[in-house]
Amino acid sequence: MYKMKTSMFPSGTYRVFSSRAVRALTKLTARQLQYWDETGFLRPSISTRKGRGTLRLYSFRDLVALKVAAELRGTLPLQTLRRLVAYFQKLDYTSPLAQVHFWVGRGKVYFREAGVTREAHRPEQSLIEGTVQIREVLADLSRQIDRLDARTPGRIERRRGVMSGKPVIAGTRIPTASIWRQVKEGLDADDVRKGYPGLTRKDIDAAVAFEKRTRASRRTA
DNA sequence: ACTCGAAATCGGTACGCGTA
DNA sequence: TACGCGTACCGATTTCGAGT
Repeated sequence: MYKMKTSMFPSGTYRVFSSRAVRALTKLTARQLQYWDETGFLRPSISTRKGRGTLRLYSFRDLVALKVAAELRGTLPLQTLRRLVAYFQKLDYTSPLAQVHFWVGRGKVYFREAGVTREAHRPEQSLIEGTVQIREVLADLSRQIDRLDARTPGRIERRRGVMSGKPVIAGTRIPTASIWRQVKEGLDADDVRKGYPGLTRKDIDAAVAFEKRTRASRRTA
């Protein structure tokens, strides 16, 4: 999972999801994501494939749409979902599955817009049984993402794309080597934490222990 | 201890074939 | 049509050895 800097959002960052993260969060398969992209059903809006080895990057809205599609896909054929998406796109919804709360009754599609329930005129033959609660999907996804993000204090990890893959405190971009350097210069754990308020005592100890271990094994090797 | 470059590895996509 | 599966391929990252 990536965070991208952008000036478009007040918070300064927004989330970008690799296909790996999307798979973890939606339970869709890699082949499904590829097929849905190929056929234009649900495409990654941040970055599409540009040859082998490049990443598909999905926005949060893409993720919500995929999650909704994955849930609907359990009971509906893809063709029906395609028709539904195409129908709402005609109404200028760029990502209907992530934007529209819709349901069907007596052959008519209803949807909610700005808090007002409206009837979609001439809803082709889209027949959706049941409803999709976008708000619940959003809450559910947020919980899952929080769980993925949750830091376990005292854990060291290497992550692709983070500090050139060097060992860092899990969930951060703080290299264990930086902690080690400061401790070697005579700072104690509390001093180090002043520089990194987010870290716990356990993080500092783990980083120091990790560096001691790797440096010792490098010497003996 | 540090730097550099080559090789190995990893995580991902592309593609073709098979199938329900 | 809507994938699953196996294999080839790609680009980024990691590892490792040699040189300084």
